[in-house]
Amino acid sequence: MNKKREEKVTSKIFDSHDHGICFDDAIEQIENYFLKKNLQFTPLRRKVFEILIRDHKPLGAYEVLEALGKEGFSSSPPIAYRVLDFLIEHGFVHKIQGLNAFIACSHPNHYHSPAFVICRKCEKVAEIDGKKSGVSFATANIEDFEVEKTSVEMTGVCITCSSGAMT
Amino acid sequence: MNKKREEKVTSKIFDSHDHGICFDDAIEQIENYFLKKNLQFTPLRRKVFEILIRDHKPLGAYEVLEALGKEGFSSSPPIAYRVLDFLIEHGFVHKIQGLNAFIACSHPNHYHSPAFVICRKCEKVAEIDGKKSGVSFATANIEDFEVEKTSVEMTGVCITCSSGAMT
DNA sequence: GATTGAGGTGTTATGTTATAACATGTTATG
DNA sequence: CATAACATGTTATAACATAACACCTCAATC
Repeated sequence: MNKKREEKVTSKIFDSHDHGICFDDAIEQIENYFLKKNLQFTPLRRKVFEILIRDHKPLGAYEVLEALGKEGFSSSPPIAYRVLDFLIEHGFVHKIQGLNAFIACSHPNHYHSPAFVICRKCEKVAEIDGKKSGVSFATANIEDFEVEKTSVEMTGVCITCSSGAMT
Repeated sequence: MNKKREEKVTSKIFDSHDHGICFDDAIEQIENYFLKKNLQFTPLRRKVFEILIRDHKPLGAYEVLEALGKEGFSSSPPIAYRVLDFLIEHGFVHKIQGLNAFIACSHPNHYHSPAFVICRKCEKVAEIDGKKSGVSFATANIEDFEVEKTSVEMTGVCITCSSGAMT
């Protein structure tokens, strides 16, 4: 299925990137958004977002919680779930249903239909734009239903894991 | 549960159907499959499948379990999860991630990429063929990943719920 | 400057979903 | 019969999530 490349544009989804820039950008974007919307970017909210984006991989609520605990915040479950829900509501975090885990959004700042590609070996997750990849077609020929939210998750093996000798 | 309805365009996914026929067909198909594959269609497996298909709506594992208990089977969690996993493996049951629930497959007997349409008001769930509705496109321009499994779920409101006065 | 109300955080307790580990039963076959 | 493979049963616990309530801050209003 792979090997050839050239033609397609955004086809390599697991490309590495400069995460330092990614991190800084993301923080800046969320700050601006909160400012614009008159929302409080409290230390707790900032910390939760940082925890998620610094690793840039999905974390379970209890992992977030543990990290919070280590950094001086309360670590009782509702704390994490509340903040995560809040960040999800505003589009800065997504929930990966198949993993019961949460991940910082890779394309904030614009409405989109995210789709997730999950490597079951290295557990890396890439977020792709559902619209660009055709996922939103799914709604095209449904007449008797109004879609409000879609969840698209693809599980498999990334090229790094499949090209190595690993099984 | 539902009233009689006349219209039937393929794009209307929540159309009612003759569930008696649907039920019998499904049982026959699963029987044939098990026979062909030399698998045991045990009373427990049959019962779990019946429980799911007779209502034709998603049930939580513990709901299945409760039904099992009422019909003389053991009702400890592993029982339900094991049988559900088994039926999922063979394509007769799907898990709806967004509901932590399980539903009998509406299109068994052929490989397919299911997509689910979930009404958040009446909780009805329709299974559509992902390939037909364009969902499989999602994989088209990914080169560095091999997709093994996809999960597509759309949540919203069905026409019955949105046309009625209900909120 | 007290009162009030909204929003945010903290705590306890509990509910819900899922699995690990091990025991027993059943069946086909050498 | 022995045994191996599969199926079911049981206990205990892990992992994920929410309800209900307490308190604190801060800004708006009286």
